[in-house]
Formats: sequence, structure tokens, C-alpha cells
Amino acid sequence: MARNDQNHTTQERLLNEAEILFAEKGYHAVSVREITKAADCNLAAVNYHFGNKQNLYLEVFRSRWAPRARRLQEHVKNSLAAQSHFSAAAMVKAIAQAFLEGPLSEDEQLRHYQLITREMAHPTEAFELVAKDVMRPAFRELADGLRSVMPEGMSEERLMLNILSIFGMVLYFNFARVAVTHMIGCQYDQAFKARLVEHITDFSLTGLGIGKEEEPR
Amino acid sequence: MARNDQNHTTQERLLNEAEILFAEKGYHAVSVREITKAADCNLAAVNYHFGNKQNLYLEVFRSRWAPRARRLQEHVKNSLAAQSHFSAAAMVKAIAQAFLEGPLSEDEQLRHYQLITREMAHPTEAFELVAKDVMRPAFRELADGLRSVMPEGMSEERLMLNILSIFGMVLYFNFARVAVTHMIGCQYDQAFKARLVEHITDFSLTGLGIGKEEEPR
DNA sequence: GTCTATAGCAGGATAGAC
DNA sequence: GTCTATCCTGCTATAGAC
Repeated sequence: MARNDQNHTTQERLLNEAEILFAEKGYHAVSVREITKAADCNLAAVNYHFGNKQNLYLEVFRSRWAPRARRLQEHVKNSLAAQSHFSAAAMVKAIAQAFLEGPLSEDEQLRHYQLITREMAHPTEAFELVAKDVMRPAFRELADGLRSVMPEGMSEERLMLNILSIFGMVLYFNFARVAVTHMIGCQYDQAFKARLVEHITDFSLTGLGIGKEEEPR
Repeated sequence: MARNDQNHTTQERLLNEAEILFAEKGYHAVSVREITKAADCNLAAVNYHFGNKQNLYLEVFRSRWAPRARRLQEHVKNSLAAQSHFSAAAMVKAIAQAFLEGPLSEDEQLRHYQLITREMAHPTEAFELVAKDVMRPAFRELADGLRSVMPEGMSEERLMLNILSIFGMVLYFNFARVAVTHMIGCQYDQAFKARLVEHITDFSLTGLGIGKEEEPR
């Protein structure tokens, strides 16, 4: 295995650079030439190590995206395990925190959400891959956790919609950073992210916080 | 102006087909050849009518996406005007309803959200265009409406985050249909969409509906 | 494993006839 | 306005030297 200065194999460098570029521009907007140049290796390397471009893309999800998603899941689990008292509030906060201020670096975070957002809007084989192996199990686990702290008799569908709604917000505030910034004029610095976590937690627990009003009759 | 069977000019047909294809596959995944073939016209037509591919893409947002977004905005406004009593509940419901069961056909809806989701995740000139002319004004109007029904003294940032959260959910439940379907196994038929509107309304008003729990100390 | 060289094709864009 | 024909660039993928 040949390694360069940073002591990374060509395969690793290709995966790293491919992920960055795919996340930034999308599959079709990125050429193999661009990737191999960024990875400081030869044009033929992609075909040698991964067979073709599509396979490199899939491998990015297999060997980069999925493990990171599992790290996030672990982070949520650990946050909850550290709580003396398990509650819905703790759970929502743990999720929001993991996804916005969690173990991922700023750049990792952005990449992570851009990659999956693209796949959600227009799924390829990569989506099947991570949905089956990562997302669905994680989703089940969260559903089980939430079920245990919600009033009995809540329908399964309602339970799932609740989780999806929380995810929807978290995902939105991540992938649509540019739009959010445009609309409210805030940079995504540490302070703003902390306020976002607080907001998502509050909103998930109490909505707008004014309760449901009676319909006039 | 030359028209074909459907009595549409070549320009119109190009815009129609371009929108469908760009929404479905994204800018780079669609070729001019594919568009002109779908529009049943010559390869050179794109360059003749729009100068180049990029300009056709922008024109799709200008002449198709933006007017439709305004239609949605009008729909919300009319729904609210028809209410005898203006309330936060009515407002949230009007938004959710407009975006999920509103004036757009099934296909129009899908296209609409796929186009803007792509732009939010990776903005181009098209985003600037619709952000300035359509999204920001609509957002302001909604913010003003919500401000009038929220408790006084709510910070502007909180107000905006509330609206963005509602949008986040609505957008998510639209563009991530495939993911939602994967996770909870529901098709997006009329009945499910109605339940979604109900859910989004409830969630926005009361969150999980169990109130904020006290931190144990 | 990594390189160069190149095959083979699809892409956007244009020129010029009609 | 619409067509055909064509230019030229850039793409993925492969063959074969090292």
C-alpha cells in the first residue's frame, strides 16, 4: 500500500476527497479528474481501486457516511445514558445536540447532511444502502426510546411522525444553512448553534408554546 | 411563434420539460439533448431561445417556480382571510395545508420542492433570484402574521426560528417523501397527506404534547 | 500500485441552410 | 424559428509500460 506525505493510502485519500467533492457539488457535477487531482494521484486510480466512479460514490457512503452516522447514534445513546432521569426533554435535546454540536467537526457536519439530503431528494443505490444498514435501525431505537416516555396509547404512526418531525427540523437547519442565514441573517457560529439546539428542543416539546386554541364556532 | 400540437410554443415546451427534468435529476445530470428531445424540438433551440443551458435553468425559476410560489402564498393569504378568527392554529394549518394539499397538483408539488431543496443545499444564482423576489417577502409576511398572534415580547429571532421550523417540517415531509415512506411505510395518498397536515399543525402548536419537564436536581 | 497514453463517446455550443 | 451538420472540449474507462 503506497502512502503519501500524510501517511494515507491512495484509497483513503480518494475516499476523503471524493466525499468532500460529492457533498459540495453532487455526483454529476464532479469528475473523476477533479477527484484524482484533489487526492494527488493518477486519473486511473479510481478505476483501479473502485472499478468505476459510481462504485467510489457508494464506497463513500459505506466507509465514511455510515460509520459517522453510527458515531452520532452512539453519541445520542451516551448522552442519554449519562442522564439520571430519562425524559422526552432529555431525548430531544440529546438528538438536537448530537446533530448540531455533537462529535462532528463543522466541515464533517456539513458534508454529512449535504450527502444524505441529496440522496433523500433523489435516492440512488446509496440511499438503500444506508437506509437499511444505518437509518432504519437508528430510527427504530429512537422510536423505542420515545415510546417509553410518551403517554400510553399513542399510535405508532404518531410516534414516528413525531420523530420524523424532529429529524426534519434538525436536517433542515443543517442542510439549508445558506437559506436560514439569508432569511434571519445569522452566521452558524457556536453561539447561534447553541440557540438553535435550545429552540429545537423547546419547539419539539411545546411547539409555539401557546397551546392549541379552540376553534371558534 | 411556432406552436406544436398542444398549442405551446417551443419556448414554453422547453421550459416545461426542462423543469421536469431538472427537478427530477438536477442540473448536471440533465443534458440539453435530453431536454430538447423531451420538448420535441431541435438541439439548437435551447441556445436560440435562452442563449445557453444555465440561462434556461434560471428561466425555469423565474417563469415557473416563482409564480407558483406566489400562488402558494396567495393561497395561504386567502385561507386566512376566510377565517372569522385569526389565530396561530389557523395560521399553521393554512401553511401546512397550502403546501401539502394546496393548489398544486401532485407532480407540481414534487417538482417545486425538489428544485428548491437542491438550491438550498447548494445555492446557485437561481437561489439568489427567488430568495430576493419571492421567499424573503413571503417570509416577512408570515413573520408579521405570526407576530400578531404570539405573546408580546417574543424576540424577533425566536419568531423567525418558529416559522423556519414549520417550514423545515413542511419541506422535509415533501422532499424527503421517499425517506419517510421507507421509514414508516406509508404512501403519500390523500388520506396520509391529510394526517400529515394534522400532525404538523398539532406538533407546531404543542410539540410532543406533553409539555416541558422539569430537570431533576 | 502507479503511471502515461489514448480510445471512444457524450457534452455544450455554433454556423449556416432553409 | 427551426433545422442539420459539425466543432471542440471534457468525460469515463481501459491498455499496457514501469
